[in-house]
Amino acid sequence: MARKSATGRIGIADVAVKAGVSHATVSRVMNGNFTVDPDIAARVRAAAVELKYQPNPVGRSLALGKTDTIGIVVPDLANPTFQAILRGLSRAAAEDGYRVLIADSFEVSSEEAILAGEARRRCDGLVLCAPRMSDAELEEIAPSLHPLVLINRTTAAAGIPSLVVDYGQGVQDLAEHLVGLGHTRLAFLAGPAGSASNGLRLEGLEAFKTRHPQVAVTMLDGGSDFDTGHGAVDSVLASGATGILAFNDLVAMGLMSGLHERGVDVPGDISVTGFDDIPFARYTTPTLTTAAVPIAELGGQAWRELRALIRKEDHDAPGSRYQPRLEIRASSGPAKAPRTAAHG
Amino acid sequence: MARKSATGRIGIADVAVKAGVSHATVSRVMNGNFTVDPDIAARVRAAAVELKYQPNPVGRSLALGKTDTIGIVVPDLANPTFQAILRGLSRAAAEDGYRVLIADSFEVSSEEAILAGEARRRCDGLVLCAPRMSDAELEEIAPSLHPLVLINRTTAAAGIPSLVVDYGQGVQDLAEHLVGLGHTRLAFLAGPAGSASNGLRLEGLEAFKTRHPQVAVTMLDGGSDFDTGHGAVDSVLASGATGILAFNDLVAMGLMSGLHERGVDVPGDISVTGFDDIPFARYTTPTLTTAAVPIAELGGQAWRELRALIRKEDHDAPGSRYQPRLEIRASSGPAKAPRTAAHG
DNA sequence: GGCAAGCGAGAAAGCGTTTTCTCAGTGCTG
DNA sequence: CAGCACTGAGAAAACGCTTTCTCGCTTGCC
Repeated sequence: MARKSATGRIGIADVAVKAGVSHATVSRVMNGNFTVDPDIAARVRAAAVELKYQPNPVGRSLALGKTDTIGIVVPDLANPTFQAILRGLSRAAAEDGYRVLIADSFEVSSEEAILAGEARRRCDGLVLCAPRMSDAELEEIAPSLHPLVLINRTTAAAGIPSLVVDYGQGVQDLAEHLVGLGHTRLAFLAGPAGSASNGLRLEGLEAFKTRHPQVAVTMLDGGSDFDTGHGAVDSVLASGATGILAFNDLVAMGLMSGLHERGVDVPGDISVTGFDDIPFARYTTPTLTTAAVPIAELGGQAWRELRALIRKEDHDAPGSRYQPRLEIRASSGPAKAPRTAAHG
Repeated sequence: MARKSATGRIGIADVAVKAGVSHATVSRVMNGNFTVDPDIAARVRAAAVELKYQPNPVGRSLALGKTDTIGIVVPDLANPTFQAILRGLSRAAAEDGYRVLIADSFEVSSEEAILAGEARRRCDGLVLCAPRMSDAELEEIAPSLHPLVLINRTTAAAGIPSLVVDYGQGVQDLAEHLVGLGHTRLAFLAGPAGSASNGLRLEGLEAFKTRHPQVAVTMLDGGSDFDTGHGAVDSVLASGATGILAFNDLVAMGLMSGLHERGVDVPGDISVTGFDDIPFARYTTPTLTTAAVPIAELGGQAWRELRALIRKEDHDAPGSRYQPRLEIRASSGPAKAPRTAAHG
């Protein structure tokens, strides 16, 4: 009786029949339109409650041209950074009644554009974290993705806010910190080649090198996870550096773990710094010196930018630049006297 | 010209006009229906490419009665366990062309039912992690959420697969491990009161206590995060226990950090165990003895169960029970001789 | 008392697809 | 050569909702 629609679910028509009115009236009541007679409205509401009617969001989306959903594309859901962005975004969006659809590209950059397009079409807007996508491709697809907010990327395409963390500044701050502790041989354990944020770090290090020509900075290949750091122990030791700038906290933790296994003391023999200040960074042994990025806040800001775009507030798509804050903990310490001196 | 629909986006109608056919034919071509003349099909495809036509998923969903999207409700997106489930689920679902909509209840259990309902209506199925929801409420709403898969909960409602980790067994294994090392005074740093998985652990401990009446097991109030563990140092020390079973790895890490600050040696003075084997557990100092839960696999299995339900394969909604695997690392060691003995 | 204004609710037209139904046209067969 | 089966494409209905349009009824004023 109640279930007459083809899908087997209660529809607006069922409520209309039960209340003895047209579906138009039911719709009006459900949407708080006050041009409905209070008696009828009450009858409709009673019928809706009795039938446990819940409007079908798909029909609603089609009629309204909006889904109350936003999408986010991340390269790796296992990465704490993206988890935190997702969390901040989800929380902020939820407060405004929006839901979040996730698309994990699993580091397959060729998938990113397709995923982004698909996600965008299902949603009212998109947050894109695509560190590996080429600038050209990004610029090409960006307009079709509008409303769009970029994380840690910028593009020449117009009207696209970018939220970028100033990794260049952060890595310089960390390097200065190490130099201030007397280190003269540094090594940078790089992130994935082609990653935008790795590029920013490299630029920062170039600036640092011109400012401190006397400091040797070795570049080591790396990645973005534990295992990268753990596997880099040999090359780190071979470099002879006493201060190691790891790509991020994960790499730093992996490295510290590896150094610990080799009996290398941190920070006695070698100082290690991370990047991001993930929650775990303050619980490692020794606690990790790092550059703190207000990452959950970044997720929240991404939502606010996106919301402005969705609401078509003229807002000039300013975007924001986040300055990392140096977080000095126990993994960095004074440089050890050079080995030769210790020898004698 | 191309953009004539009200939304400003290219629709099937635009392609139809461009190709000089009806929308029905365009739809047929786009869906690979072979009853279309190859010449016309080619013309349609050319038009679609030229206009960059992409079908509107909302219209498609309405017509097909499916969204190719599933939802997941989690109590706390900041918890590595749920992150891992989400990741496993997302990856498995993506392989079958499904997307994941997330709903974070932020530990507000009164929201869980509403969130679950909303998410469900937008999706083809739902994975529900709602450890705090009452059995009664769960049983009441479960039928309306079908297809539904439960994580770490069971319900009397029919046809609902449950994926549960055997926390009771896991905690017993850990306790046995500590007893085997000579510990006779244990303490359990409990999780959130009312949490289903905490209940399972408590049941396991009861079983353990009846089997080992000579072992003292102190119950301490707790929570599920770092700060809980860190803040529990006093009560842990006051308990006089030498073997601490933390609710999960996060709590264990917080506790170890707090003990370290107090100069208490782990495992020399006190042994600490966690639960879950989150990726960080093998990088703490000392590395953490824990019970490993194949959590990402659980996400994948959740998808397979849900898929079977969506496809209406008769599958008897078996669900699965996951046995944690004891992961002995460095945070647990032989019990110290009683303090009195050391005194003399 | 008759007419205009106003209000409230039903009818119907979308929203963008898919899919069934229908029918024109072609090519066989008898 | 006529009729029939069959193929292939357009017309139209359906999915479930919102919203405009329209119209009947009531009310108020002259």
